[in-house]
Amino acid sequence: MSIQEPRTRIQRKNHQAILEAALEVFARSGFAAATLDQIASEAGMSKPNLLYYFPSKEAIHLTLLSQLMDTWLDPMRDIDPDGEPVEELLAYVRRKLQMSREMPRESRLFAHEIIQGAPHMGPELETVLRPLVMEKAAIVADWSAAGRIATVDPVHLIFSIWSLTQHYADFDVQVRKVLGPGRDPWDEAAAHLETLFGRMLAP
Amino acid sequence: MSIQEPRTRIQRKNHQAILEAALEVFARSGFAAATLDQIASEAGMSKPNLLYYFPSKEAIHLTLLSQLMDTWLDPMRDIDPDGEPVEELLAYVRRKLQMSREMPRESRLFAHEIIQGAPHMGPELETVLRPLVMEKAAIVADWSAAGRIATVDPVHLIFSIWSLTQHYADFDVQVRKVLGPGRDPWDEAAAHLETLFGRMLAP
DNA sequence: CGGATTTCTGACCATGCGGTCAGGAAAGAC
DNA sequence: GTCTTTCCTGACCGCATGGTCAGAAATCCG
Repeated sequence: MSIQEPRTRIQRKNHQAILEAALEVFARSGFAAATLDQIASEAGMSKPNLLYYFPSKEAIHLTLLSQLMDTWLDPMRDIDPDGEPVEELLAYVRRKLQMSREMPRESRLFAHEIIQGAPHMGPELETVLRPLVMEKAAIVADWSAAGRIATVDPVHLIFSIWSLTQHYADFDVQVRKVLGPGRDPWDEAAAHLETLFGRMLAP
Repeated sequence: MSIQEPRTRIQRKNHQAILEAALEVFARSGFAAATLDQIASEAGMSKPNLLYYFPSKEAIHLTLLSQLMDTWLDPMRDIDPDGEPVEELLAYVRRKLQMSREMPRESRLFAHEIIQGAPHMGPELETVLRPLVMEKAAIVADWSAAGRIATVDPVHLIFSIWSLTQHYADFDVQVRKVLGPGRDPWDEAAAHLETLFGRMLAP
């Protein structure tokens, strides 16, 4: 695919610059509307040079997606079965919201891909995402059964957390236009979600 | 723009067929990736004939978006200030979820547009959406102040309802892959959201 | 019927795109 | 230094796409 393990300094630097630029452009315009010229320009190099490092537009996109999947799921991996249930879940919400706040481009890239029907990530959704969700859902189900949190459908609880946190990244424009100037969506979201999930989960 | 008021039967029929086909294609692929040939083919006509009814790809997209905005907000318009607060809001959630369920293509079209930064709907968000949200938020704030529902940020409550209901349409693929076969996302979502907002709003 | 109007089509064009290629410039090895 | 490898570029190609146009069908209207 691309140059396997960047050896030289130059390779590492350009490899990185391309991925960074591509993230920006793909997140802004989606895969189809993004052009290699835009990415190359954003990365400060010529199109042929860009294609010296990656064999195709698709390859860049794929690299980005698979790199993303990992970091994107980290907040969920950190849910601790031995922690205090409500606090553990609220902490997850906080981590997820913070991630959306700090990585809105990644969130949008993901959103583009899923809305399109996940044409490039179909398999990984089942091999990586699903098992992890099942594992964590089981933990939540246990907490629920033990009466340590209110009764919930664990998987849909997770969907709710994804939906609400990513909403503020993906629909940022809408949120800001409705709130009007002078309000900080993210700070307000943090407080709101704390309340929402607090009430939802209280045993 | 397009043929203003379709007079003949043929015009009405083809006009409609084009919009229906375009909705399908735009929702599936997004604006940039959609092609006039696809839309024409889906509508059962030739590309030049399609362009006899609409002057450009953009015009079709715009027509679709502005038509959509109206129906999309209907469930919110029906919130009744004189109704029983909790039930009124839960009914809104139900209407919104049902709309996402029955019109997932419209939901995705909308999502595409907003993620891209709402390049075609910027104004309408402020002139149509914002005032309506403000109006309904005021009602919710009153209910809140009167102790008839729990204390909530009204606007973020509305965001939450949008986010959660549309999630099941926009991220349908992901939801289904995680849930696995044999489970009905929509029925489960209905129950889950009933619980979630019930607990959130109980005074 | 016949003429006017609407509806439709095949052929075409200009543009922008992803990707290639031959070879020049830098950088590294000795 | 010189030779080799890596890095980079301008010019180019084939193709798909949005859109045009001259005119053929079909429909409407008397």
